[in-house]
Amino acid sequence: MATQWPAAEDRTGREPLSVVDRIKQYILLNRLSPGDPMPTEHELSDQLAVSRSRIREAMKTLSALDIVEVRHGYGTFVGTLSLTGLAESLAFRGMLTSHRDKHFLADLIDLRELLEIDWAPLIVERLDTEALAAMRALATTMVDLAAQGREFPVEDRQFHQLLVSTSGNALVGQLLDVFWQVHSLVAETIGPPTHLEETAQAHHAIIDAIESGSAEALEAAIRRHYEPIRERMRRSAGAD
Amino acid sequence: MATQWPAAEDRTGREPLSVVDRIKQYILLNRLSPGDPMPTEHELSDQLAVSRSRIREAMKTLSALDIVEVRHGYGTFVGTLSLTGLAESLAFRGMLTSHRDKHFLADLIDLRELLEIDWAPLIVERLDTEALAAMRALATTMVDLAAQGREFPVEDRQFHQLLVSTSGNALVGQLLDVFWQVHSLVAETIGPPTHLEETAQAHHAIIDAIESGSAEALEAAIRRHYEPIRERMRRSAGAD
DNA sequence: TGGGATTTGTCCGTATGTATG
DNA sequence: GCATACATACGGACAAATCCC
Repeated sequence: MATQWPAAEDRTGREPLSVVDRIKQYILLNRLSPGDPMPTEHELSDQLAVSRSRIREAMKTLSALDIVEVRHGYGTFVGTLSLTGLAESLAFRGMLTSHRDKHFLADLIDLRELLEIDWAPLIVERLDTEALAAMRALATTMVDLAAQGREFPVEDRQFHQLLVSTSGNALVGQLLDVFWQVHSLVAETIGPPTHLEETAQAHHAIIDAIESGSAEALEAAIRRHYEPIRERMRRSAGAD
Repeated sequence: MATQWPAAEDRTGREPLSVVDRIKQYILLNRLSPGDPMPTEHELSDQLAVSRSRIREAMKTLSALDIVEVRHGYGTFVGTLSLTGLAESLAFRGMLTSHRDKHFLADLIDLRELLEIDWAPLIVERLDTEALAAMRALATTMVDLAAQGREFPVEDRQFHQLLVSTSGNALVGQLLDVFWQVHSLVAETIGPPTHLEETAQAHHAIIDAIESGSAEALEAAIRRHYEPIRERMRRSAGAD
């Protein structure tokens, strides 16, 4: 199929499309998929009849949203449409507002807990033994690290990814991962972590609950998991 | 307080910060709030010792995430940290993938339903009569418009905003609004709406349920509200 | 291993459009 | 209407990174 180029005016009588929109149109018109190569900046500049500076600025906008991915000296490609932009935006909001109020972090924790609890019935029903074994190993590592007074961000993140992986809803998995990242970044700014051992143990309890086959037990275990985290937040709020 | 400028090297030995990060640092260091004016591009160019082109490209990245807001011929300001970037990114993903699979839209609907149901107990408990009256008026308008065969996007969006407004969780409200926008945009691409009257009536049923004071009734009403929407999706999937 | 070709990154100078007062 | 300040846009030049032969 020949390359399709969007016109500056989508329909006569309407205002001309922005460069960003025309590049998005280009991707849609040519049915490109994540990873597919985009034209060079020079070619886009020619085809859309705008300077390379404008193309570059449009690309910056698009890469911030992970609609395209730019590789220095190599080329530009259709992005993976991940939610990295959301993570950056939320993390910045958290850092900017965490001085004034703690609402943001509290809302974030509530949302994480709520979404995980939503999937509790499905998780116990499907009971993915492979994932469960991996989660058990991660929990053990976390307890070990906690005993040494060390943190365990990598293990914690992976644990929660696995927990929701059985949901079948890719979107909620990605969102929860973003929330995890934002939480992790913002929490750093309010001081060192507390309740390390308690939090690590809470992950074992979550697996126990899943194996028990009771959705209610899992819900309770998830709630208990988030309690020390809320407690830490309350303390830092009081310390201000 | 004198203006604080972030150094290119945060700590000796580490790699230098990107221009985007240095501008974010500038905002954090000077404790700026949404709406506060940013330095001009020329001044940023001087202070950060990089060309105006780089400043502009960085600004494009930051404005895509609504970290700054640029007003042509006037100035640049700290942005409102809204989730417009997420909406754009998700909407594009939906349009790009809706040809191949319907998972995305289905996941999105599930997520909207789930989050609204999560707040059902709180909504019936607090029972904001003002919001309820406004919602009732909106529902009536929706039914009128549906009877004329017309759509009612504005009313629908506002209705759902009001529904979750009593949750007290600002984040979930903003997220749901983004999901509404994305849903609306992506749904357009799969054809004209169906079940107009049924959907309009479903909103009346939601208010009835809230007034009944039963969280279970509200949950059921919300589920019924999303049923015709899922049905429309299934039909379009079958039509491919 | 190396070197040339391609592509993105950075910078500069200048001109134009737009909002404020 | 005018002057000023600011963002928008363009074109050209060179640097840096990557790939491929």
